[in-house]
Amino acid sequence: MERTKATSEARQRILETADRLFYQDGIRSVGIDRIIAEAAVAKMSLYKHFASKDELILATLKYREEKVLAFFGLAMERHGKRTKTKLRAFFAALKDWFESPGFRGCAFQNAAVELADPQHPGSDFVKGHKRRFQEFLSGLIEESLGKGAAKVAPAVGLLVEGAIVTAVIQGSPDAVDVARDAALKMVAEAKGV
Amino acid sequence: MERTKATSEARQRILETADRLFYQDGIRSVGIDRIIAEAAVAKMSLYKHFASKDELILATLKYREEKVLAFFGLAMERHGKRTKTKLRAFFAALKDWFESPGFRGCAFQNAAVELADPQHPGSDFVKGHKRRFQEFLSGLIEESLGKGAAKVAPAVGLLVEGAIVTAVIQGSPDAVDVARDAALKMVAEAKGV
DNA sequence: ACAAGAACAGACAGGTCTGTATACTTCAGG
DNA sequence: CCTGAAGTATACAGACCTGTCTGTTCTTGT
Repeated sequence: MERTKATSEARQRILETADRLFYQDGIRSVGIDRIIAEAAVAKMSLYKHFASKDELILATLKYREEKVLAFFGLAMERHGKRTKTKLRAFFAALKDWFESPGFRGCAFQNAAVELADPQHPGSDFVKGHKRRFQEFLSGLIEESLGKGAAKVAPAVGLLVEGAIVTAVIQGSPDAVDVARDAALKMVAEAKGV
Repeated sequence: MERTKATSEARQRILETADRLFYQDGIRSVGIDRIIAEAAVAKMSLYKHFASKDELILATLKYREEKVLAFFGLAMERHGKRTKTKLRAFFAALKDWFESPGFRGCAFQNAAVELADPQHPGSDFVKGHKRRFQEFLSGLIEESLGKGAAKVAPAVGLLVEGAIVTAVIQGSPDAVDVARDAALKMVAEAKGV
């Protein structure tokens, strides 16, 4: 089997370890040495696959976007069987996430804060991710409102972002219920008109 | 003139400089050496007033809470003359903040992310600040809804928190308009019933 | 069997970080 | 005038950081 750069086992181990540690303890407080130790990989292997820590950070963000999409796809399918709308399934999935062990908020929000510099490639990717996430959310609302979703989707997005940071700070998932109730009310309201 | 620890000029200079640098570039990426250089203070003076960097972080958070309160007090008074409600004045003040040069989101949200550890005294203070801020917000809504404010205030809080992180990530203050319109609608809705 | 690529192992350079130690200056009150 | 407090200046310890370098071992295709 040919081991190309993109499918190398060592590379994958580095990526998964970095993603986990960055999320747990923060990008800046996790050093290269710790990543290679926990990934059981030589330092030179890491720098063969990723030119610098900044590049590794960017790679983990891309990796995590896939994971996030997969998580919501799976969790929403699971909840979709007993919820009336996709939006309800989404909030149920969101609650699952908030309640999952080690929950520490949105990795993309956190990266934006930690990187601080808007010029950093990571900050740019975060911006793109949030745009894609918002479009995903709009798609769910279109199930109920069609093109009228554009009127409420941005506000629902803010509720979701706000619920994430609030849940982290409060150390409790309760904010998701507030966000869900408000979002569903807004959608119902828009439908009624 | 007796120079007590709490009013020392050097201490104040350290506090203001640390607050500015921490907000600009992030708590973890700003070192003690840079703070003392820009504050024009000796290192020993800093450690006389603050036992450790962690303690300095906590002190800057407390200092900033006062500044935030003062800012909103002033800005809302300014806008209050031509807005119908205190809540509208609040969102006008929020927009001023988003548009101010060097805006980089909520220092307390950012601190919570950067500190990562929920056990850190700073994380605890952030939690308290957000509770106080939420009560302040509830108070504004009570002007329109009385005790009924409790029904919508938490959701308005999420809209505000979401608008802050979104504005930072997008690099644009537009989110505040979305949050304001949604919040006013929710309040009007609750009043109508 | 052997060459080549991939990963491992570990030392090292050069810088930064927090916090401490030591010695000097400035200045106000009794 | 002198004592004590506050601040200054600077060197240093010890840890940690990213990234580089050298050399070895393992695996795989030919």
